[in-house]
Amino acid sequence: MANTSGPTRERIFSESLALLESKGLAALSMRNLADRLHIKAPSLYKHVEGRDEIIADLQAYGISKFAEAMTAAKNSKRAKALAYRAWAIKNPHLYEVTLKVPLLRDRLPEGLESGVTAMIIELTGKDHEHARAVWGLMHGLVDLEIAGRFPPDADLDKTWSRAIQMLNQ
Amino acid sequence: MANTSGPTRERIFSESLALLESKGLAALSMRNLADRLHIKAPSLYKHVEGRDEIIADLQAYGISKFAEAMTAAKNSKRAKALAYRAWAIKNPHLYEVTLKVPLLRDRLPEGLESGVTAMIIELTGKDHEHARAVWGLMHGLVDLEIAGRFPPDADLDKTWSRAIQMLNQ
DNA sequence: ACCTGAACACCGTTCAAGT
DNA sequence: ACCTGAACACCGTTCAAGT
Repeated sequence: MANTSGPTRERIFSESLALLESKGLAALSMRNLADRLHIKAPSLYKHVEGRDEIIADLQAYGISKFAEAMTAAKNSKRAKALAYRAWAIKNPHLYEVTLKVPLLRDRLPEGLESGVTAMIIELTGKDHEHARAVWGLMHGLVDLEIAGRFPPDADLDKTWSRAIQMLNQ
Repeated sequence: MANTSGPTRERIFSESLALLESKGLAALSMRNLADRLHIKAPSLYKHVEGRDEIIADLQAYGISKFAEAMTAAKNSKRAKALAYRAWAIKNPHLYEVTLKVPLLRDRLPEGLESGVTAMIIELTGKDHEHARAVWGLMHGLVDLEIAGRFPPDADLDKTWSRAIQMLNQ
């Protein structure tokens, strides 16, 4: 036996995070993950219900890390907006796992999603509709940037400045 | 032999479109597509270089259909914005294939992407930065709506009205 | 309690072989 | 020119069998 102790739930989580951040979501397969833990894929199912549970863990982690970054940002609309972009660009795989695959609500810690939503609403300082529009703007710009949809010569700093102007409307 | 003529390039395209629109991108496998054409998957490779070529065809089709819908919309910012949302919600799988998987630029008709970008810039009637922010806003709202990210009681019509107000800033 | 090999139903793709 | 079966390297997941 290669392992005497076997992989704990925590080791599974930390290796899946390392795999996600280094190679992306597509590379996060049960077989690749098992390799890193020096076990075979079927053994993972003794610790975890399935791949979804791992994805849900990463979503929960991503959401709380994101919330931390937003809380840490200076308390101005401009600073918060730039923090949103900076976090997403620095953590594209975590951003992807929380926003490009279905959110596994059943497996997420109670109140996590609603807490972040409330935070977004609070920091816009206005009504729900306004907050949702702001979120749409931030998410859309980030998503298009990560997807490489803007032309290479686009000045996205300028684009974000323009977008931030809109937020006060 | 089940087929006397064999599937033409056009039949491959139309069946892949039908498969995409009825069952979504994940169901658009070479084997499922081959089944619809009453051939085996390897036979597809005599007509098509691979799955990417089919995806590229669908992206080109989706982009031009979207451009058509935008052109047809009444010539006001509000009407254009609502047309953007309406098209995306009515064609979620086409929207996904053009915006949630990498754009296969090498395989797209010359000038298609830049043409649509130019159209978006033109209809905002302002500078590139403004146009990009507007696109970000529309795309973000649509993407979050399709992903089911807004709470069920959210009044998205109101959210869009609020968003449209921002556009004039 | 934990790990394993074998298996099942999938994927995209290649290739020698048939007509 | 077109289609095929068999194969390769992948997926997530199940399960009987081993320790």
